[in-house]
Amino acid sequence: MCCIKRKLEDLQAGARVDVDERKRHPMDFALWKSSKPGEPSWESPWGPGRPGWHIECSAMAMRHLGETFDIHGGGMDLIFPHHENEIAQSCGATGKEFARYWIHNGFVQINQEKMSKSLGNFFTIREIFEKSEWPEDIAGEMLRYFLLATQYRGPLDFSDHAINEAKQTLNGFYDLFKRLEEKTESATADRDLPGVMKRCRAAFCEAMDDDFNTPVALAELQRMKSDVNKLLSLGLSTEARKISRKEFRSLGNILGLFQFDKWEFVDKPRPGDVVVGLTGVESRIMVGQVSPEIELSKEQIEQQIAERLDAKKKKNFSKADEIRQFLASRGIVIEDKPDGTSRWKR
RNA sequence: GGCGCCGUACCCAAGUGGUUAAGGGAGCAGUCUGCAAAACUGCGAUUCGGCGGUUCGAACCCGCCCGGCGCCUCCA
Repeated sequence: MCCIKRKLEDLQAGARVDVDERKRHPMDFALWKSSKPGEPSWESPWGPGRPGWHIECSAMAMRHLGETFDIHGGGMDLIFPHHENEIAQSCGATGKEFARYWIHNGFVQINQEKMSKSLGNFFTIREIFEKSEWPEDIAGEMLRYFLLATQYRGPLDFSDHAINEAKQTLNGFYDLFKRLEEKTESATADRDLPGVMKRCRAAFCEAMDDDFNTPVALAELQRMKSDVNKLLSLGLSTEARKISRKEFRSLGNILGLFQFDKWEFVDKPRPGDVVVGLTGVESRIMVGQVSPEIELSKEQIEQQIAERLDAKKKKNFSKADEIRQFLASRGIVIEDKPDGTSRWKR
């Protein structure tokens, strides 16, 4: 009982499962798990059975990573007994150090309770994608952002509300990325861009080097978003815009973010109108929620926008507003650009 | 009974001994706009679950307490 701060006599044998009478000591752990009728098994000197779960992990790690490897992760509920036992049997077998670093994450919680297979209160990523009204790649990025917004050691409460907040924040980035792809003639703030990017990269790396402090790393990306927005309003050349978009893509790639050219909601329309929340905890109210039968195609949207621009040119603002309202009712938001044209999003 | 994690603004969340307690979301006000949207600017915790203590100084260290979560050797 050396790896964690627990005394043998303080442990309650049989707290969770009955003590097997075949054990020499009640605190012994199972290297070989005897099989119940119908379970897969192999013959062994100890009877039919299979390797215990600790052995599975040691064997897999050694097969693929070697006798000693750098980082072993896992939920903090596995510190004892699982990781303790992995260390005991692995070091016992090889006489060498097993894992150099252990990274234990806090729980994903649902309703303030650990999300776990045995409690049955879990969803797979696939289920999340299936229930989300957003296309899979967007839902994936939302989920990723949500997970990264908390330091890995702490607990994390899964809720539709939290996922939607992540979407809102990401919107700010993708709104900027969209603007960075537009052509321009001004370049007045170009010379300030390298400094902004350099500062962000340094701060981002510093945060990540500090035990993967992803919330701080994200905050730095947000600072860069804000800074670039300011430079953009002063004037950035097309080239400078490309460079800055590339920097967002490069830093974001470390976290699996910002890899899409833009939020693309039209190519893969999803049935909206789903009011069943994923968690059952909160009702789901989302921006751009539309039922499939009134969902517009990209062509229809662009047609409407052309008509609205035409109305605007003729100073027929009531018609223009009518069209904007119509699109809004279909979950489409219009943004007018300074040059008189419009961009849109869901 | 033992061991561990968490409790910071309306919500999410950094900070863990010393400048004005990061950042995001929501909200409010202003600039811009035909009006919007986006963006930008400003506002928002004299205070960090509670009470004591240590210290020149504590959200951060120590003690006790309250609340939530987890682990204690065949769930994987």
